Amino acid sequence: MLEAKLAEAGTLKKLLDSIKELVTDANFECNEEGLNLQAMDNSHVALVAVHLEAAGFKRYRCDRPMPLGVNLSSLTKVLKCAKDDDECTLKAADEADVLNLVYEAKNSDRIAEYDMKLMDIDSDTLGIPDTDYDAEIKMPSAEFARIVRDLSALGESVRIEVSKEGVRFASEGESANGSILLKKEGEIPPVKTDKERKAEKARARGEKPEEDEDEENDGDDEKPKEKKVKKEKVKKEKDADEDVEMDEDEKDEEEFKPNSDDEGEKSEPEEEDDEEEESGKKRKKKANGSSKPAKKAKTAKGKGKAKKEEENQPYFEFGMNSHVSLTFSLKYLVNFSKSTSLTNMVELRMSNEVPLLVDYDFGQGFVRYYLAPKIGDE
Amino acid sequence: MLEAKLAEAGTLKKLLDSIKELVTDANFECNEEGLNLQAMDNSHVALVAVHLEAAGFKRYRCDRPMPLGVNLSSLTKVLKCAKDDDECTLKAADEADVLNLVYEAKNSDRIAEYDMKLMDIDSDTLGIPDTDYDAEIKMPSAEFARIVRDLSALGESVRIEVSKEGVRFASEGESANGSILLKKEGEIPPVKTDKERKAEKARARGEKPEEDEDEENDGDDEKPKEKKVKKEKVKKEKDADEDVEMDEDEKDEEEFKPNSDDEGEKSEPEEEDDEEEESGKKRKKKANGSSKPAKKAKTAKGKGKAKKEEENQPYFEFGMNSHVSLTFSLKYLVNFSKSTSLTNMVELRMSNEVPLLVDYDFGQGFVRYYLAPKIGDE
DNA sequence: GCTGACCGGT
DNA sequence: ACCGGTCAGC
Repeated sequence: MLEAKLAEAGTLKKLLDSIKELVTDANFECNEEGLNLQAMDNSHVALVAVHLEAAGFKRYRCDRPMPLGVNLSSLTKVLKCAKDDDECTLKAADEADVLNLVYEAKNSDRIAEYDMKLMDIDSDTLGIPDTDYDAEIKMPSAEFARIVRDLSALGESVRIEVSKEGVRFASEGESANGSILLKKEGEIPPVKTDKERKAEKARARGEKPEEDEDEENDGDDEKPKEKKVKKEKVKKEKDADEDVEMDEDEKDEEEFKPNSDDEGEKSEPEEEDDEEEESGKKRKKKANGSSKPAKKAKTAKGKGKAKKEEENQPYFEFGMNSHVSLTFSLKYLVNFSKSTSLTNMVELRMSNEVPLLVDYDFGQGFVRYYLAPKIGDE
Repeated sequence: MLEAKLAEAGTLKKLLDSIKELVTDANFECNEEGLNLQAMDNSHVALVAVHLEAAGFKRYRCDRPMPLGVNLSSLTKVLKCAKDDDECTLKAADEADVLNLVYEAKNSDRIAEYDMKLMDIDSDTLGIPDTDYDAEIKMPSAEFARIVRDLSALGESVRIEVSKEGVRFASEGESANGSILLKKEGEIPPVKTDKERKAEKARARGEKPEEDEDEENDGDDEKPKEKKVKKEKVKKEKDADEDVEMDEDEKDEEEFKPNSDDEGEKSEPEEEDDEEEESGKKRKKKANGSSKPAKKAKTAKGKGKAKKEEENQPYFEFGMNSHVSLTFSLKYLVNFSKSTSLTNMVELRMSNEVPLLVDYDFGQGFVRYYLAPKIGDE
């Protein structure tokens, strides 16, 4: 059975609001690490992956993995009955066909309880491989929303180009063309390694970065990535690393491949997904450990953290291993940007010919969108 | 070529919002003095005239006059991509078929650039003569907007009547009639002369009225208008005055005549344009003199300036030379009042049988609407 | 049938 | 104040 108590129902409300237009029905996969939802959008063009980590709940218990087939508009309706600051407890018995939601107003005797019918949904749970990207942009989510909204008034598509000058969003329309350049002062560093990403997250979460230094010691600034930095790193790790868990994450990753070179990075998943997405079991520890320094560091990172400062202070941060230029449907990006209310930062990760990852990482989990680039002049 | 940098894109956005419903395509005529747009509304009933003076730009350069044929809804779209406080630079090459707009966020590395297609538009640039009116009402723009909106709920037309009791807006509808009276305390002075208008503008702009007196001396108020009040005052001044600049504004006034007695007022324009638009050289000083007491007083004005105080403090101000009563379509007036966001004051100028002038004068230019009165019971 | 304007709700 | 939905006009 599942019993998960969220401190603020508002979190769930915002989450549902941001994806309900894209997906109408989906399974919430519950396991000891948290809740996960993965689904193609209704027109099967984009993929949405949501994760709420167990640690983000005030109380979390899930005896064994179970899927909860939810109609998102029903859930949205039921959630509207909660105030944003109500505590919200989700409960489902093992073979239940209903999800029980209890809202407890803070400092009050009001308790509302709802039972929402569940449904059976074929979940072709697509594996989403952890891939390395050639470019990444971390920026204020409101800024991203603004850019795609502006450009969507002009045309259907946007070309996102990461080059030495910075990041350019360009769109062509019948009556006007638009181009927005986010200039990067100074050199654009290579993209961060998964490890670095983890460390930052841990820091953002308030964990002690005991080993900041050691990263560097390890020669974290390393040698740089020729191309896809990450991969390289991957390889290395792979060699020296424990490949043990690679299978865990790998199993179903064939469906939606953000990147064609996933074979190599199996080992990585541990870091990235560890914490938030799937297995998380053992991985977790290491992941947290922003500390596992040496090995990871060597490949490519070197920069990110410096500007990391406040997770709450919007800022820009770019990483680039090679020039990237991709074209996407603005309609989807505009839709993705509904997640802006979840967190004030968004991260875009891209490699040529590979689906774009738009990542909204909020404290207790994330919403990630994958969107394949347009090819040619479609 | 044209290159004009506006400190706040918001100014242009508001301007476009206020006229785009009335006019869909129009030429922005650029010359060294600024940008001008003149167009009949789509149903050819009203005339809109917009002016943005060169001095209102942070930087302004226009090598030689050129028309920019703009589709206003395209421009509106493109402007929506600017934040109100972005700096906005308009650029067009000499024979360009695109207008380039660059938005620079203050304090940021974000630069957005748009190219909007231009079109060829037959511009029958109508001359708008500077005319004298028998009545003028300066009032808070929000008040005007409220009045026409309220009355438009009752009927199609409004009769605007300026008499000794003040200004009355009256409308008759099927189920109700409405009448709003703006009472004038004390005598209603004659309308202001152009010169006085100029002076006020200069003052509002913060120019020093060093020469209050001297105005009177030079008889700067020129000779103008024989007819309406202005004339009166005019006459007096006329004698003593220089007629030098009279020609400047007159040139093309045949097309749309708000007033039939334009012949006489040639000299006035100077003041108006002097300071902000064109020459500004000498006129300026005299204009400023809010103090020019003696002479002016005699003819007709004598009042206006007193309440002039803050350009930002809404107030009422009436001027009347003779009783005026005109009927207008409320639909248009409601539409005109979209310009309320540009400035908190609006000025109505009227003479019997002549198109009403609704003038929204904001710091960096103006939007003026001309609407012919309804005749008989149409 | 499509685009634009107006009104109401969040 | 902004966005979405509905209604009217072209």
